[in-house]
Amino acid sequence: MRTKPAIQRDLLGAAVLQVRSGRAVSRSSLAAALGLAPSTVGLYVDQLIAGGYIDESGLDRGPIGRPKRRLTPQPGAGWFAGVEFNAERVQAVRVDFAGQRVASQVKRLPGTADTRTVLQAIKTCVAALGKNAQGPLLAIGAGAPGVVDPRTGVSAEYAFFPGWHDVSLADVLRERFEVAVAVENNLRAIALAERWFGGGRDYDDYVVLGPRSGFGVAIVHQGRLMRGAHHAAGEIGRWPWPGDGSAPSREMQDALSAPAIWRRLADATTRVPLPEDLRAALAGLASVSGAAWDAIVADYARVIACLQLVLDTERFFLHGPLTGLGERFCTEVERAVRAKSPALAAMPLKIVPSALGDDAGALGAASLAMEAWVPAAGE
Amino acid sequence: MRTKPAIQRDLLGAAVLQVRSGRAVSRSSLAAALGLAPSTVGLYVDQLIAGGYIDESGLDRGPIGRPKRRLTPQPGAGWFAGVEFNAERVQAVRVDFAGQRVASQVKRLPGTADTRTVLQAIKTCVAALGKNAQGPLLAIGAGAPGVVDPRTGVSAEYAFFPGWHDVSLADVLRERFEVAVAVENNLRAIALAERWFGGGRDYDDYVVLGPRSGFGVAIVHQGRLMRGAHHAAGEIGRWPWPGDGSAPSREMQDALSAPAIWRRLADATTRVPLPEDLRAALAGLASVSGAAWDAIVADYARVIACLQLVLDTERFFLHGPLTGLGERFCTEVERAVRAKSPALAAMPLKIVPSALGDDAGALGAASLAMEAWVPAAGE
DNA sequence: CAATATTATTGCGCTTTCGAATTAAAGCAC
DNA sequence: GTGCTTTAATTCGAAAGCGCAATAATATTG
Repeated sequence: MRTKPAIQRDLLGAAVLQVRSGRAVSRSSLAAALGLAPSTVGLYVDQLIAGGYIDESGLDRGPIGRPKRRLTPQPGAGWFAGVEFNAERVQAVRVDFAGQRVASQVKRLPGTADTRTVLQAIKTCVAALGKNAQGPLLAIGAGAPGVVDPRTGVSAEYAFFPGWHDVSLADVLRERFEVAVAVENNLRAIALAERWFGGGRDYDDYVVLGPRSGFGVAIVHQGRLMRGAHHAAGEIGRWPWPGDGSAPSREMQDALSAPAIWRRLADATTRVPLPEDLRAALAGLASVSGAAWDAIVADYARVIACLQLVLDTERFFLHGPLTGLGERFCTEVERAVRAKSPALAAMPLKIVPSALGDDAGALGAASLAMEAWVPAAGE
Repeated sequence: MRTKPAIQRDLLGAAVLQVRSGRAVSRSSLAAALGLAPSTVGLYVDQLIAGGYIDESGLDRGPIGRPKRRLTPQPGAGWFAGVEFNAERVQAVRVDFAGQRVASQVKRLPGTADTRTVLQAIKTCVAALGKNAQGPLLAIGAGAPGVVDPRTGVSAEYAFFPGWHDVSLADVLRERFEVAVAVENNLRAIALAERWFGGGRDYDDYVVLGPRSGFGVAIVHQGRLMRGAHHAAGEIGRWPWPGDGSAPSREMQDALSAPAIWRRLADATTRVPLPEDLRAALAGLASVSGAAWDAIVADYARVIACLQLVLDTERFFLHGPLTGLGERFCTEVERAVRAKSPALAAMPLKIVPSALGDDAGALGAASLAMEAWVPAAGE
């Protein structure tokens, strides 16, 4: 039993984060991850075990030397809520203290939804997550479309809901649930989800491609989200895009957003307007090809090439409806980039469809919550 | 006289940096800048004064309250060398301990220069800087073209010099001068120069535009250089660029590098090949205009719009020969961006020609040196 | 001119963190 | 088994940094 208690709450939080992420497995690796002396970490671990946040769970034998005493978070120490929404639906997930997704909620929004309705739906979803939860709600993360200021928790603008203007999502949720609340842009939340739950775990530099109704990207650089000076980094859907001859000048998302892609594929195959559920059919179809397909691949290659040359990232994760196009699409785009851009031919370049599903945004919001929480002070 | 000596060398170095940059004027503002307690900073300042690195130089009266005791670096405590080169010349500057540029050296390189010659020229320049210098040489910064790994100090590739391949510039200089050496890419060094000596002082997010023989940008995000996963961020000169009808597909720098711009302007005015020194004439000419000029402005606007949408920065600094085109060019590009991109019309966007001259690269290298140095661990 | 307000700096005891030595828990060689 | 090597964790004295109270230097106000 050691005598001196350490009470730096934020470092305690950081320690839990490392243990939960699996990056730190034992006291020694935790010390390395946090950049603290092993003796100091020992004190912190004592605190966390005494607080019921983490526990020792057996030994990890290496090839030689004393085995590590494995540290694992206590799943029942509390839970985190992640909630995310767009024009169509609110989606929420519950994540236990060990970082496992254990429950979820979806609520469709009527076309007539206004600000009040949406906020109500968000609160309802979060509250519903608490059913049968182990331990208390510790923090809430929220993802919102458009420009979001994570410092103030304000979502600036969302055209789909009347009256949605500088909505202080953080205040609303904090008032209702009385826990810490973190707010972030939708797509950036997905980038965090990738980091906690997906393939981003292994990379410090990656980019999430988010072709949906528009086209944005989220950039992770040196393990941190890149937000830009006005929280508007990654809005490449608005890139000037060469017209197709008939139309004069367009924006990139007019040609490469998800609806635009479905349209281009449908035009090429049937010349008939594309019904909503043809998406699934097309997406499953491994044999889509032809000029339209090639043009789409070339267009995506152009965008990726530009991004790669500016950002020099390690990996692209494709998110959203277009993941339905499968590995093949990513591979072909990759190849097209190399072919088109000699400068990139020699560079490692990898584009992969995200392994996360439709609730990636909510998972990312939950990651925000996990990162926002710090253990209560005191013994 | 205080009792406890503080001996965190890197913090001492950070303190000097703050004082030198002018961001910290007194003990109290230094405490705020470093995030340390005022009492702790007092100890560090005592150390630095005792070491002869900084001094008190009078009082700074505010509107009310006890005046600050102004801290200033001792110019004679030592000096820093910054050296930078390209295919044509080696350029070096000496910066005194207070951060003032006090001497410089230029050495033209023969067309036949190989790796050995260049390294020799670099060493000669740095050595020559030491003439009549006050105090000892404390550190060297070096800027090199192409991909540079600042961690190892290796410059990967430079086509203009035979045999230039993975040259360990840091080792070469460290061996010769026996001081700390920091190496960085040319253009990124310029971005640092902007931060220390130019307009970048007031911004944490900015982009340096470097149209020279190619076209690169250096990105500063949250006060730090963004290098990318393979030290290759910002190589936008290789962006795919729509061909002009005759030629098929090109790279952006084929149309927007400095030589390309001179060519386009010359073609438009005289239809005669442009002699080397027409540059100056053209550059001085405030009345250049016409279709070629407009096309150039539109092309630059396109590039800036793309960059701004990805990076969401605060300010663009135009460097290199094209600064000769003057404020007017920047203003027109700015206007064209707003006109072309509705998404950016509402955003603050500012493009300015750099106030730094031709030795910006060397100054930036000197900044590297200043940042690399830490005080000796005194008694 | 004294009293008060405001801001800067210093003194001092206390807490956190470190560092080096020590103890612990394994595998391996003999 | 008994040492030897290797890696992990703990102990404990020392040091770094903090918080807070005290002191200092200025302007303002009555």
